[in-house]
Amino acid sequence: MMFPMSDPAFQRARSAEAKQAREQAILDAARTLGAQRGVRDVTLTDIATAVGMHKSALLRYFETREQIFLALTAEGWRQWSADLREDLARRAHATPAEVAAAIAGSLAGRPLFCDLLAQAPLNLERNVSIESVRSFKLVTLHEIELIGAELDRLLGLSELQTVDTIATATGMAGALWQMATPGPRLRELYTSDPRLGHAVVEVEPRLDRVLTAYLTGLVTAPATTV
Amino acid sequence: MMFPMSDPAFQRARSAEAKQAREQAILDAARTLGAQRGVRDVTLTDIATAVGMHKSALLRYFETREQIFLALTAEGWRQWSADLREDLARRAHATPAEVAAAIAGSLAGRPLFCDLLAQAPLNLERNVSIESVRSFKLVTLHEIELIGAELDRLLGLSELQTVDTIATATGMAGALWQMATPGPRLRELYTSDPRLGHAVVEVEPRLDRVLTAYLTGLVTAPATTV
DNA sequence: ACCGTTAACAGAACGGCGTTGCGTTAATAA
DNA sequence: TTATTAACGCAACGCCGTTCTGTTAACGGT
Repeated sequence: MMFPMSDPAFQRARSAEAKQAREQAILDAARTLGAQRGVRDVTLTDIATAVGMHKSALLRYFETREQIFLALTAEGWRQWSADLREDLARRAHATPAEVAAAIAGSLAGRPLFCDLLAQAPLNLERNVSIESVRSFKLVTLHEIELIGAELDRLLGLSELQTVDTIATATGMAGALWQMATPGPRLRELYTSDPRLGHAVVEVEPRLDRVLTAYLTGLVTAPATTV
Repeated sequence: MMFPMSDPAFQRARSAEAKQAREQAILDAARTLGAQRGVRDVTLTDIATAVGMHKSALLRYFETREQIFLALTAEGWRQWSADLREDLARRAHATPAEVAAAIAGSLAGRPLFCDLLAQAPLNLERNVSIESVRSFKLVTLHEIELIGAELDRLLGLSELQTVDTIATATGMAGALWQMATPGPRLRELYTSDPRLGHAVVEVEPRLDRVLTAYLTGLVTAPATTV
């Protein structure tokens, strides 16, 4: 147990450091639970018991349940962006297929982030203060800008094209992850009924195929000016 | 008022026709409310009062709230598919850009369907009986097959490519609609802060651009075999 | 070493959701 | 006219996220 609650010397967090540690403990618990059973099925009480506090105490650190997961989404953007940019920065040149594979692989390797990407505009951003949404949006737009610079360097994409690309990749990753992870109940249904073969979806191959064709189409048929 | 509840001769639906009419009235109310304020913000009580029944009475016609909207989603698939196929069937030949425009336009013109497309795998399919999910999935897979035939005829796509195309188009339409319709509260935020310019999203142009490049990439660079 | 202050916390309460069980009564058939 | 039956309204249930309130752990001043 690395949660500060377990340390009897810190039943209450008064110093700034202890508060920050407890905030991190809440995020850790939410991240673990969200990865295990999906963000949708993680309740405030779940997080509270995992972190060893009462659920009402969590709301002293986050204004709402959704804000906890919105914070994890911002964190996910920063980490995914850093990983992807590091990968892309290593290369002097890259084909559309290679860039597509890098994007698809980095997204598919982060299931919780994919889950959060689908939840964010639908649920998370709608039950949070305006200020939280603003700072969250600033994070994502900043990371999109940074990734876009690499896409411009490697493939010569315009700003609009880079935004389209990243929005498409993240939007599809969220949607595909939801279809690819329907819970054991539905997964059994899909595999038992032969007519439902196409209902079984895997995130990475499809995302890879689509992004490859998309980026290929962008670079071979230079866009109709923007 | 076309709702049978308003007809005092039918306070209770006993005949099969009256039951079917009441079921349609429920779907009509849910469709209207969903289009007005978004599926997410329509409650059972809302539908019940709109249709003039008690909320517990609705559950005699649909097993759960989500099943009402899942039925509307299946209806949306059938109608969208019919419209799109009729549009495509009219043409002897078509460029990728023309097909993309047809798909993007037909989806963007159905905001409720876009909303439902985002909700379906995330919320609707998860609180409904296995049998309901099966019949819903069979509807969507059938419509995908029908649209796929047109895509094959016009662009020579493989079966995998047609499934990819339709899954991408519908997945993106759902995700884009959620980002494009953040409610008046967030829309004001996006337009007031100049740094948030790219947070303002429109469904049809982006979907059109992405599908155009994607289909162009598919037909110009014949896929690496499947 | 004691004590007063303060704010972090647990617990209980609240309103709203989807859902269920039950008593009532409208619609039908005998 | 009456007996039957099932569609319905009502009330209650459990769970959710959130708010309110009293308690007491942690700290600073003496």
